[in-house]
Amino acid sequence: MELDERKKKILQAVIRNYLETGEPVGSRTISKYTDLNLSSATIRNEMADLEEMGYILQPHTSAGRIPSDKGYRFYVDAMMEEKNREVVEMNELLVQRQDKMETLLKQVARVLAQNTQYATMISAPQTKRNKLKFIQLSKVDEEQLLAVIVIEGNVIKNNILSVQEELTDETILKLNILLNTNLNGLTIDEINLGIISRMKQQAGTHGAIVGEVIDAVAEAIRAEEDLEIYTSGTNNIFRYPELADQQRASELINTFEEKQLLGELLQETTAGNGAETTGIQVYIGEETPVHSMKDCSVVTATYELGDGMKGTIGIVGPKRMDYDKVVGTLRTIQTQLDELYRKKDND
Amino acid sequence: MELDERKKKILQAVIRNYLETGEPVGSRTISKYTDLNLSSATIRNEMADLEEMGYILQPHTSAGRIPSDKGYRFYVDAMMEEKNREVVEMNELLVQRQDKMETLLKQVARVLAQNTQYATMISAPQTKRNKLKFIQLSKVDEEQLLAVIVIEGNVIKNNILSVQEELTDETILKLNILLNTNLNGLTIDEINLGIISRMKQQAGTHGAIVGEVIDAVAEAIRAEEDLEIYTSGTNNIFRYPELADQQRASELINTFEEKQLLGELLQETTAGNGAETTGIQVYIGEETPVHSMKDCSVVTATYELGDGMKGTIGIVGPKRMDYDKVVGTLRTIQTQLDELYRKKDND
DNA sequence: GTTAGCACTCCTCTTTATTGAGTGCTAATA
DNA sequence: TATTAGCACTCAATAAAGAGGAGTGCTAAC
Repeated sequence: MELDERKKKILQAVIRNYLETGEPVGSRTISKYTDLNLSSATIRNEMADLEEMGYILQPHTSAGRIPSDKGYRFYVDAMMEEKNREVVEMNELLVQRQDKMETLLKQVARVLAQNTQYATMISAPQTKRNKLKFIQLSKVDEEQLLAVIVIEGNVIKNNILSVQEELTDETILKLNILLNTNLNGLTIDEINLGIISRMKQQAGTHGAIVGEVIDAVAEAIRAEEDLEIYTSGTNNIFRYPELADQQRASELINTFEEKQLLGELLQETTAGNGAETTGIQVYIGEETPVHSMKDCSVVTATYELGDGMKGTIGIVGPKRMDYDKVVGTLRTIQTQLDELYRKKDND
Repeated sequence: MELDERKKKILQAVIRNYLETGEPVGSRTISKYTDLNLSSATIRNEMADLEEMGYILQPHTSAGRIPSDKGYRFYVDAMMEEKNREVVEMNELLVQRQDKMETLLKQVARVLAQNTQYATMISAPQTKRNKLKFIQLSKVDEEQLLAVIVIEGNVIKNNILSVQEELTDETILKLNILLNTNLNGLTIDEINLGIISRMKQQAGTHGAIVGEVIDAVAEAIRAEEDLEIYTSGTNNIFRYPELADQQRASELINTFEEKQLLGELLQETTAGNGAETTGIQVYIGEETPVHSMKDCSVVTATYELGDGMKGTIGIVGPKRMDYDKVVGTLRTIQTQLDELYRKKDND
């Protein structure tokens, strides 16, 4: 059987209506509220066909039809009309000076959740190979040394080291030079035992400190490599009865709190299978890799903050989410983040 | 009417039983499972008295009794037997090197949630007046300057500043001396316009940079002053039917996500009204200042990490929470955090 | 190919028992 | 005077039965 123009129109009408109401859609509704001018009986025949083809299904014998995963998929792939959503607050917020990546990401998640009324998550941008850019030791007081470690992409980590011996300013200067000349530009894999022992030798009596600093560098890079994720609006799931029952809600909220699974989900998108052109991907129902979201749809978008720093934004809602709006909003935010980076760069 | 020994025993039995089962407790149950050797009829008379006195109440005419808020209060104040809870994982986790306060607090919240099966929250320790301890500018590359700001209590903040002019190492050294000599040891209120303009004058052509650094300092101190809160185990509320219905759960989860109200709640405890001796406080039902928790009990404990750095831990659960266990666990953790600080200090 | 008409299905909501745990009260007992 | 046995009564919870209605599939006519 073929999906002709009329069937498409009916399918679209069923899905649109179901997205709005969340109730099964009957033939009479379609007959009345479309410009097809067909009686409910005709619609019924067509709907029976659509059901046979797998695009819609009946919850029970005498109920209207609801879209199947296949139906949603067809809608998203072929019939969606992206709404170009203004994200007003977004603009205002982003203009503020945001030195801290963390604050920015939290805000994006928050605004997005308020805007869409779904649950949102966002992963911090990452480069694949983190290189060391800069190290600085300084004396905080007699017993404490501060090590500041800057990684490519201006990620900064701090570490307080306790020292026994009193260090002169000159010694610290020397250590700084030693550390920077030897380590700058290296990734974690490139800092090998050879380099380390050579440096310790050169440091002489202060070899121990060099060792500690190197440990701190390793830890800093590693910490940067595991994914930081911020979420918002998890309690929006209670807005949708099909997700709000105890078991489902509990599982979902747990997933959002644990964050580990979210990481895998977001990274799958960043890796970039499918939808490479736009960086936006839609998972419907069983398509999502995360089991607790099998009754949800997930829309993810990759964003780039220059330098190949890629992160991912995700929106989780019911299968009957407003795909048009969500995709539109995400695209707006992609653009805004891109602009933000450029602006910051030229500041 | 007086609360004699027998009435106390019966009250205790009612509460203990209700804590376990969550079901109203009948007279026959009490008669059978206590060593009072009284018939259910006698118990019924006593229970009628206890109800009149306000310690217990009936959900409806022909049901058993459940504790009232007043009943719980009496139990907590007079009849509780703290269980000295071993928090094994806690011990293991804390021994690990924890340079980052954030990681430590997240772990405490997490372990506590797993241990008690309630929702937990913890606020980062705070000093009242944050003094500047140390500033350091360094050149990351031609266009960027890194400002590291250390606040009393070894809280470290970073800031990248963009600069137009090329700065020599010597200039930076001078600026560092200028900043440290003028600002160290000052609180945010003590850095006034006089100091600022004097410094700018001394900095000459680099006045703009000084201005930016001072802004960064102000921001850093302010950021430190607003309360950071970490939560865990929010989805534990689904374990307790009396909290798991949609509306209540949604409100609670929202409170935990927004965090602002939690801050007020935790700070009320830190302020220290009541229970000063132990730093542990129990809010039952309507007693909590947070409306969404009116069907919950909240137990909070203040902890100290030396230097007058005080923070608060909170546990939120149903009114029939295992007070004995919760209070015992919190006390253990107080001790452990105290020991942790001492150990770190002598490292 | 389209439509009107009708019997049929099955969910939903309401109404009506039925059950059972637990009470309060009274009268008998120690 | 305190305790207890006994009994009628209450009321939530559960099940069973019935009414209503939205929507379908099918058939026959247009």
